[in-house]
Amino acid sequence: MSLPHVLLGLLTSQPRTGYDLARAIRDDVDPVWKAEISQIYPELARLRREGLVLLRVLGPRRGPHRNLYRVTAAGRRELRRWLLEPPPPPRARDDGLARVAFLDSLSAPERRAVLRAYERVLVGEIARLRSAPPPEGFRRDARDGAVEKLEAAQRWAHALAQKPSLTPGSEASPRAERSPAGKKK
Amino acid sequence: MSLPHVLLGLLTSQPRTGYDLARAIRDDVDPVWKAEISQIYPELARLRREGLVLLRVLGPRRGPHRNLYRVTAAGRRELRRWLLEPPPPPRARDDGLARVAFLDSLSAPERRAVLRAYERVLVGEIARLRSAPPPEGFRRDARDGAVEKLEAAQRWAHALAQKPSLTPGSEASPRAERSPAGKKK
DNA sequence: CCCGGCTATATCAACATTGATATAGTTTTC
DNA sequence: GAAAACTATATCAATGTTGATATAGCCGGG
Repeated sequence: MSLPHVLLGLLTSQPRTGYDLARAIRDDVDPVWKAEISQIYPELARLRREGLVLLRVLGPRRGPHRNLYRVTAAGRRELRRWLLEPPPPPRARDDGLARVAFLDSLSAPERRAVLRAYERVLVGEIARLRSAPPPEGFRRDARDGAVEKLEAAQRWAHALAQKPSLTPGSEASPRAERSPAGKKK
Repeated sequence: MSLPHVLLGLLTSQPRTGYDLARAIRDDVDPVWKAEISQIYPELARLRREGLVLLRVLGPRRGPHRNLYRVTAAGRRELRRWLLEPPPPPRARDDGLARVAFLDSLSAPERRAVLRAYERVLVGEIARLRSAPPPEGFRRDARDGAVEKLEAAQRWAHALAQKPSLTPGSEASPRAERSPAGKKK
């Protein structure tokens, strides 16, 4: 998981409160990583225990008290270490794509409906990311990368929906699968 | 989460044991969804409690006893319901892409190194998926969709690494960010 | 002046996911 | 024939993640 490093990264450009961090993630980093505010507070406490961030409590000037966090030198070092470390492969977790794997059980028109629904969701997501004010610097590049992935999926879904096997009339033939429950080999 | 439906989907084509399901996920569904065996056993128990799968215990013919699961009619209905339901947008969780969002803190050559590392991971993952025996039917299509996404990311990373801003000598200028900790509005 | 919405912190339960460990018979390999 | 790898079930602790809830002051509009 990358949450601690995302927080360190955001705090590197400027000190922020937990609430600010939540907003920054929602507005700028959301396409590549997201987190609920309820995950952020305990994570900040942990980073503090490990000496990667410092906390300064601002007196109740406006509203309730505010906890302003800033990165320490150790925090910067840790961020750097993480950046230069080879990333794990992106985790495959796509509900729409997962549905495609089981289209066998549906009729041809239903299959097309599923693909169209997936495509629609992707189009919506792409529009959402594009319409939001673009982040600055590399955050913007990261967002663009995420959009590229979504667009690739969208084009792919669109193309698959046109394939003859999805056209009414062509039911899939029973599949010959390998390694069933009672295997001989 | 889609794990229960992935299990129902796999059981729809044929009855399987928990172990078989783990293997089928690893071999066939892995690019779109994955799960550890330790997550599968309790999930099967839950599906059984809900009447979506049936369990038949096979006597210790060979090795220890084996629990063979099969879908019920209710299970098939539930799978169908899930398939036709519009999917949530794919969750953005890509460690490599997340790193890109924080390249500001690095020098130009280091930035290129990060992008190249990301690209390398993607190339490896694509090769892994391609070299494995392709699944049958729509599982194969799903895998291809996943590959498309990876390839898009790879092309994007490759292109970004060539951009002039990544070329030695051009440091990013300080960014003007919106909504810092102490905001005026 | 009250209401709704925003800033702000914090905790909780629930669920999802991973990785380690235990057990034990079978099959394959050297 | 012993060791290694595979089949098979199961549980556990730890961690990651989500969604709900509580508190409370501030700000703007009606």
